[in-house]
Amino acid sequence: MKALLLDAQEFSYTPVDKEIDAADEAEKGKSKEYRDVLVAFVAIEKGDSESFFGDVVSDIKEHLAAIGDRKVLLYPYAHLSEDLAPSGEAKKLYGALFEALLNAGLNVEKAPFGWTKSFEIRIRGHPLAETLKTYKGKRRAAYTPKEKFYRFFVIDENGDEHEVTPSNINEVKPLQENDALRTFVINELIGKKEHHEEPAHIKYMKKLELVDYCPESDVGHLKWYPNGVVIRDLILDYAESIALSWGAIKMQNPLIYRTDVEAISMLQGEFHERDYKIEGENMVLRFASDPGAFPFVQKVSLSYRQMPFKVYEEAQCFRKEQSGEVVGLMRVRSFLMTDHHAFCASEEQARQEFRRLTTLFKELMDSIISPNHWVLGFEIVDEYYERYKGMFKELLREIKKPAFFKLMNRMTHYYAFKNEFQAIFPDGSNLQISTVQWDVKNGERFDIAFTDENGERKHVPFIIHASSFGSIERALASLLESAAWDEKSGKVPLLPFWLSPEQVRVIPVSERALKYAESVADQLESAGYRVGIDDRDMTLSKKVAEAKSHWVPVLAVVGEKEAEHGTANVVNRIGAVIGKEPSTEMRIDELKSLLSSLQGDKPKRRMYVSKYISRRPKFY
RNA sequence: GCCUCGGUAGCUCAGCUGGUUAGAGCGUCGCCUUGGUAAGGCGAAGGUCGCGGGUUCAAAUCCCGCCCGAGGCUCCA
Repeated sequence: MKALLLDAQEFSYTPVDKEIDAADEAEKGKSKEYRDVLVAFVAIEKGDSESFFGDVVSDIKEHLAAIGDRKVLLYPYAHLSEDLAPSGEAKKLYGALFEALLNAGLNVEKAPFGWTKSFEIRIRGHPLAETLKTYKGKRRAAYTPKEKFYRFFVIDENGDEHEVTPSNINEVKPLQENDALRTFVINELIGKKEHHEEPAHIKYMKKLELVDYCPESDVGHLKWYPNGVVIRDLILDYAESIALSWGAIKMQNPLIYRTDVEAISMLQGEFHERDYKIEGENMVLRFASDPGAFPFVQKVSLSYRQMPFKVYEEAQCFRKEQSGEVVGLMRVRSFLMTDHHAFCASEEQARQEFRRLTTLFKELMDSIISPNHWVLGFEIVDEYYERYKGMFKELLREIKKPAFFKLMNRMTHYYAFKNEFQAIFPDGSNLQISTVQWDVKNGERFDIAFTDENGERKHVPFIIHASSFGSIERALASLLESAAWDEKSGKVPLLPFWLSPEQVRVIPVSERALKYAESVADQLESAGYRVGIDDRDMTLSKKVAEAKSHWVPVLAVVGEKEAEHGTANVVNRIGAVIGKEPSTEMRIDELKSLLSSLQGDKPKRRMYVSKYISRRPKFY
């Protein structure tokens, strides 16, 4: 919204003609005259809402305090903006703004909306006499957890509830026993403790040549080096196999959406400020997976036999976060989500999918994303807590973990409840990764329906939304922070073996051993592993040092001895204490079976850079 | 978006109370070294000191604006 505030000695206007059918009441040709009035010319713009009316009221009050008390005349003036709201919406907000000023005790009148009017004005000549104010749609009113949520408790793995308040955190037993959970609860209820260093993953993402900032793009858009891309692709391979085994179809929807489509503007809700708009078009970049998924499924002919209907998508999302919020891989403006939806025909189906996804994601956190350093939190509308607490307790018994619950008394979003798997970082911060959400609204809102046993068309009563790896960016942040945890406890920091951009580095003792090194590398490479050969003219210890500093998990040193015996001197660094990384002489087939046991059933991909270290450029 | 701190070679940083030709380590390139598990030796190249403006005889250094980053705040459907 734009507001041009003019301190007028004299002002008069005359309604000439109605411009729109829904115009305000006014008498054609009847002039109104004012003396000593603050005329507020306002233009309601696209995306405006009542959210900032409080600011408008206080600004006008402040202004009146500065220039002297006056009557205020609200005057609709579309010419202040090139990005106007539709007239219906604008008229509604114009009226609401008038009410807001009236309720604030101001002496205010309004000129009719929707009329062509002539006016005359004589403005005072002081510095404050002419002021232009711009207001942008704020996000949701700021809730602190205390306002949005009114009750907090932990449910332990036995199903017992423990009430938590900001003052009793240290006395709650499950919180005494679980550092990660206590950290999370403190962050939620009291606020994050100050840390002055940058998160470990920012240092690592550059050092390992995975990802970096890209000053040529907008803030929060990252460039990915080959080593980062291979990790991303491997995570996506694995996320896809999880989703397909779960029973989803895989789909792909566009990145750009029309805001004049009702379904899209409904999903945009109050969050216009975080949208990436396309200049001059009624278009936004995709801000979540739903704008693609809901219209997609809405048009699918579904029978009860196909329910629950599950979809999976790698959804690139764009959110224009405040510039000061963007940090490392934790908060970015463009990210790739691994997004699941289950459209359920019955409550029973929804319960089953909620449980299944939650246990699945628990395994993911435990085995890959953040082993030993994660917690589970729930946000619930209270009526749903009463109804589903049995399910929650059973679930916690099953995964053998306590969880932190926050209760609210009204539904602020589309979900009745959701859980979130939060990784805890060594610096004491937490980051949401996986989530499962229970949506009771959108089946009806978006007319997503199936045909039941009786041939009747029914809205999908429950939609389960879920994301396995959250965003790839956050998953990578968590993987790197997991390594930081290991490093902190004196262990070698590494990525999981299957995600290491280079899984094995073959290091010839001297150039004479290069031929043999190549044959070893070939054997491992043909078994599907990512293998590097350090063919550079450097001392052995320097080559070893460099491989270690680049987090290569397995080193195979070969010289004349090994060539003779058909072996390699293997350093398996996984789980080793820093400085004590034992080496073992083994045959190549033994090495292969070691690698196979480390790899497990995880996806394989070839290396995205040359296997010869001498052929690889430094990326910076 | 706000507050604080920062931006100097490809990278990490020193220099910054204005004053010769802007330094170091790493990396790169060349030469020597042909080595047995965390960094062998010598040499060379490499810089619009983030960008723009201002003050001054003189600006990496002081002032203003902007851009980028970090921490904090606000925020995080």
